[in-house]
Amino acid sequence: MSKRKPVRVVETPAVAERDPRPPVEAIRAAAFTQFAERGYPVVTVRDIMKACGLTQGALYNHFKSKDELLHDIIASTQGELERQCQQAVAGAGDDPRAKLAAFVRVYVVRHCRLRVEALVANREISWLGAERVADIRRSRRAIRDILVTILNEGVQRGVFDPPQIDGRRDLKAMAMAMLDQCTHVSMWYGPGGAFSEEQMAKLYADMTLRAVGAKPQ
Amino acid sequence: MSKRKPVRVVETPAVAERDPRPPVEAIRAAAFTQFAERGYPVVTVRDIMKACGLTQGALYNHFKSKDELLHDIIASTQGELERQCQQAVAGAGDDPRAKLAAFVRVYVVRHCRLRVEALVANREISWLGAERVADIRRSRRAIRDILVTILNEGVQRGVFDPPQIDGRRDLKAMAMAMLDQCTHVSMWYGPGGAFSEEQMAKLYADMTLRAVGAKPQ
DNA sequence: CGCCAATGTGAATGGCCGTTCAGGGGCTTA
DNA sequence: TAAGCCCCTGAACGGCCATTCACATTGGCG
Repeated sequence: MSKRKPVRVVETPAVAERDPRPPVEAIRAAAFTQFAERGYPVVTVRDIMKACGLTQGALYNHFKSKDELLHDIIASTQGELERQCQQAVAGAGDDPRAKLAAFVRVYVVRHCRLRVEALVANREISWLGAERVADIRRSRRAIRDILVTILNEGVQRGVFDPPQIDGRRDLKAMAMAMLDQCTHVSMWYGPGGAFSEEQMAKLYADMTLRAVGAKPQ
Repeated sequence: MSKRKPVRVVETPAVAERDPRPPVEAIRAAAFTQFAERGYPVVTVRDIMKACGLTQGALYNHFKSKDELLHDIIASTQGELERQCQQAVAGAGDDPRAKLAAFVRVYVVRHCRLRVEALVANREISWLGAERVADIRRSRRAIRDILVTILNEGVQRGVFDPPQIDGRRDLKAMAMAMLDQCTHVSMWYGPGGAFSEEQMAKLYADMTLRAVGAKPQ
């Protein structure tokens, strides 16, 4: 016996039936779910193509490599996340409390609703080649900096009073903590839970505002 | 050209020089760092054994399979985490606020100090076979339930006042949020940051107590 | 010294990998 | 009808995989 790939035994490459969408989209979609369910390194090009009713070779009419396919997928959802966060903050008026709440609300709703996308974008980056991974990390840093800026404003204006440890603060660490929390809803939230997506968003916004010591509005 | 494994190009299987420790430990240690740096599915048995100065075949004198090796590694750190959490809570007296603070403190310090262990235990579970993965998840659920219990006690005794959304609470979701936050320090914390491990632990304990609306002690 | 068990070696086994490519079909345009 | 293009197929190609196995090597013990 020599079998390989006993890894993640729940294999269901799906039988395939030619996807009606234009092939690029079909491939993207199939790859998305496969990566989400089983992880980039163990999903084979053959798996992906079978799942949308094509054969291995056809992939290379649409993407240069398996690596490019992954980057294409991650970059598009990451870009949209960044845009949504900026928009939410820009449209929330001037009060840092409102900005923070808007940011968290959008971020959490998105991570509940688009669980699969978020999961792939967060779990599979490390398989990308060096230049591609740098591209994604830049976007993440940008999002974190939005948060840090809001926190700073709030402290400056006296509407936030975040914890001080030994007389000092670390707003960057706090921003990371919040993002970790909000990002990973996508790992366990499901429609079976007690709260809807919007309720989750409210809960997280509430917890976050409390954590930074937001004064009542 | 057919090259495989362009994935995570930073390959450094390490040149090897027979590890002085007893072989089982040497293997465990080598596997640990390899898994942490490059991820279970792309690390080969040859890589691991080369890293401790042995050859492929020798692995099977100590472990039944690559899968068993991973489980051995993860289970031992997960078990220790569970024990530490229980101990911290048990030794914190009767007040839910003290229990919660103790829990978070231990959890965060551990995840800062043993970053690599935490990282592997959290990132690589999904590669385990079904029975083995269930074992680990049970332990995680146990840890979550410790938290839920503390939260419940605190609410019952009126020392916590967690957010209500549309008149209802979801303590399980809150516990998950806190764990996500504390767990993922291990993904970015480094000794270069502004805060020490203990300061991080205090910061996180503070944020958590605020989030659950703990009344001043 | 001779024996035995534990432990290590490295070739062999059967198999899957990403990628390429020669050879089609089936459109649209002329 | 013929040409040209887009897209797909499926058989290579060269290579690495986990695991097994016949065969050393080692060191403790009688």
